Amino acid sequence: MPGVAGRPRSFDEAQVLDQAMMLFWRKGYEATGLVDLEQATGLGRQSLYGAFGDKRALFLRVVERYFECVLKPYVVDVLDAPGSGRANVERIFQQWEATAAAEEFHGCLVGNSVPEFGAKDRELSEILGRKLELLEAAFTRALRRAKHDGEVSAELDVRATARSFLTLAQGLAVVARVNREPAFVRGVLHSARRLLD
Amino acid sequence: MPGVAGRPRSFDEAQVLDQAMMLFWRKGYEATGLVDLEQATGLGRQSLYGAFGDKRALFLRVVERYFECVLKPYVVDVLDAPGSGRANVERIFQQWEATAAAEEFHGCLVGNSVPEFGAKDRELSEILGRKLELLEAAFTRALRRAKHDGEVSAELDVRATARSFLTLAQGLAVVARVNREPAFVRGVLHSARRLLD
DNA sequence: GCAATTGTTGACCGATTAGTCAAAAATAGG
DNA sequence: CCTATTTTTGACTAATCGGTCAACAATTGC
Repeated sequence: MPGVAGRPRSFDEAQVLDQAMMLFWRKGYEATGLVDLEQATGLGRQSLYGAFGDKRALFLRVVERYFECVLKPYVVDVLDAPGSGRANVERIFQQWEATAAAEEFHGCLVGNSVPEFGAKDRELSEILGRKLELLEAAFTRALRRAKHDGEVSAELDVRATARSFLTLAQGLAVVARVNREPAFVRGVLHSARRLLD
Repeated sequence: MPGVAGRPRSFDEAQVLDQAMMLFWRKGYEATGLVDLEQATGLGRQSLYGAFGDKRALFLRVVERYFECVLKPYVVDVLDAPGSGRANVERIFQQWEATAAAEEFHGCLVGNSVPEFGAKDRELSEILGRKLELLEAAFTRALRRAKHDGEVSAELDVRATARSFLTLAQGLAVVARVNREPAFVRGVLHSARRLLD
């Protein structure tokens, strides 16, 4: 008994979430209207509301999907990959350099949303904060492993360094959008690597 | 001949800009409505439009004032103060710690605005970028002086470090809004100081 | 084929948006 | 006092906002 009855959905929920995600990512929450979402997804309004609830609830789903489809595979999983913790961090750095250099660079959906919700939606702010904590924790694990394996200085403050890397990431997500010079990101990464020795 | 004729202004332009600045800073550009601005400033709509132009033009004035009244005195002038360049940088760090710990911390108006305008207003994005460049340049001057005076490592990459400090500042403006732990900022600053030795 | 159930469609809602218009008020110069 | 000039006031606009309603379409279980 897959569905009890009723007309079947004419769309793929994950695909619709991806299209909504790109909109929110590029334009932000406030600037993304229901008409934008309808056009981008091809769905009617009632379908959107029926499947996801109101705009805020849709955004919550998008944030979750952003973490699962972007932050987890491209950050957390890379840092947690077996082998050298330091090499994993280095892979992240190189990825940042490539991502920030891309023609269309929209920063981080989570970081972009913090200023928009910070003053008016505590619950959403806490959710965003929890995503950032998961990133910090992944950096912490990779650095702890690197320290244990002697790949970084034995005096390294793992927690402080993880926090710095998270902060640099969110800073680059802002600054590298308006300073398009590739050397900017390289300079920042040069300093970040210095922290490890 | 102060004014040729006409009814005199009933408000102080700078004061109105300050009130508008606090609104845009806290809520962002899109979320701040004309009614919000009317209530906060006590002005009627036509007075706002007559004095500053439309909403975007008002925001431009606010960004300029934010730089003159916040970033310049509290960052640029501190870094350019006579005496030890390194001590000036240290003053900035301590100020960040205090600011981020404040009950109401709204990050940086410039950084907050980057996600909002980055996708739809190139001219404004460039203006925001130029403000960040002025901050980077101030860090560069202070670090160059510190290096010249032997207050920091002789091998310090001044430009890369200045860029890292700017990036950390913008990162903290995002991350420290959702992670309210004071130890977070302290950890990041601990790493930042390590870059100088 | 007939309910029951669910999804889609498109019109519709009140509220709010940025921006404007016109008349009244307040000044300076003559 | 009178005119020219500018600001203020408050009503007003067209467009858009997020959200809803009701009719219609498509499926499952019987």
